Amino acid sequence: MARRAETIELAVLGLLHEGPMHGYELRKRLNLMLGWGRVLSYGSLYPALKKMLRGALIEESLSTRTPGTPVSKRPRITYQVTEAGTREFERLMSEVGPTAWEDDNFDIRFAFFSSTDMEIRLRVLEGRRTRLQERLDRIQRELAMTQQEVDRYAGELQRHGVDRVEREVMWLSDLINAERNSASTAASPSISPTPTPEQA
Amino acid sequence: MARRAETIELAVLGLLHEGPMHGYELRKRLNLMLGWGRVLSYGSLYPALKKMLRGALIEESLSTRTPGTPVSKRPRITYQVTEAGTREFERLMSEVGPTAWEDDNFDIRFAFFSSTDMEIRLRVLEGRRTRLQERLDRIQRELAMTQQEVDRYAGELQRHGVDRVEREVMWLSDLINAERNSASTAASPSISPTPTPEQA
DNA sequence: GTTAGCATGTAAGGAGTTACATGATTTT
DNA sequence: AAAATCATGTAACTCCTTACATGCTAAC
Repeated sequence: MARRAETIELAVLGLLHEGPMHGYELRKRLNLMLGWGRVLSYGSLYPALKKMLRGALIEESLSTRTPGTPVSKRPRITYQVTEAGTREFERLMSEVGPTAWEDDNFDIRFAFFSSTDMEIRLRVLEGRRTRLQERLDRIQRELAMTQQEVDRYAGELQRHGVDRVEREVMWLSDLINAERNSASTAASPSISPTPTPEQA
Repeated sequence: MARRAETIELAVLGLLHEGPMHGYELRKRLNLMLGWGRVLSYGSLYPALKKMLRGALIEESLSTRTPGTPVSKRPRITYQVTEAGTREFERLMSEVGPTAWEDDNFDIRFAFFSSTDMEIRLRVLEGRRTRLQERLDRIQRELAMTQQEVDRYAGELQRHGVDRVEREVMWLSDLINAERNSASTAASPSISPTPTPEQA
């Protein structure tokens, strides 16, 4: 399955919110954004874009970069979100449930967290944390069941894996606390002059 | 692509080295071993086993668990490695090159490190480390190129990702040092009574 | 007795990578 | 002038997951 079409779609919609972009650029941004390892290929991106065009989530427009030379150069195709696309993006972002906290899905959603309100953010963060916690519990349980002594390297890999997940849980906890704090400080008129959710 | 058939093959061969096993058990062990997230499905495992049977890397034999009731119960199919399978396993394990240090491949190889000699181990560990370092460099470079200020959450995700990779690099460095130390202590007649590479 | 877990498969379909094909533009 | 990178695609192929199908065995 790997990335589940919907994920690319969400990412594209999110990126196009920053402004119109063409395919090549989208690919670069996407790879930088979720490119921990695998890179997104053209054979994956362009068909996805076509599909989104058919679904009217995005529109294309031809742009000639330099106004000096009018015809000869192949125009680049620039994509922009339609209104339907914006609505779809909002719908996907406010989705709370298993699909929101699966590995790849979570990352994308997180990257665009600024576009949702805190309530959703908290729910997704907590859902993700619970998910990981369950993973840890399951592994600990299964490990306890295994009588046989583990191989040195297999054991090391195991430990490292658990470590990584535990670390991610801590990261999430910090983020959850930060959200909660920002909520309480926003309620009381304290330091920050503009308590809008959009501020960097 | 996800897991690249060869990876499952290597994992199966490695596990069967511990002794004969049937499919269900293999799946469980596999999921515990590389189950950080995705689980291996039957639809993936059984076809792979069939393919390995055709390639004569493994053999199947029917086993009735309890000797009391002879016929009626469906016998479980137990797989074991053939000689050709052992050779293939050794060939795959001593492969040094890009395929050895890709994410999934690396994990499997590492889990069975006890079956190779230190020279290979070191080369794979170092290859992996270099790979990750390159990843970090590429990202840092691309990040530096990006003029525009990054979104708060996108930035946080970025940082967390870099952190994770850096941590893995440290982990690898520790392992590399450990290998080197064990090499030098094995050379001088110091503490450990049995300086064989196989000890736990 | 019935639920949960053991055990073995197959078929359909989705998803995306690789490789191919093509050409413009910029940098060296 | 060559090399690199920008830029847009398509087709074949591989791989895997999901869902289906079936039946045994142990525990509650």
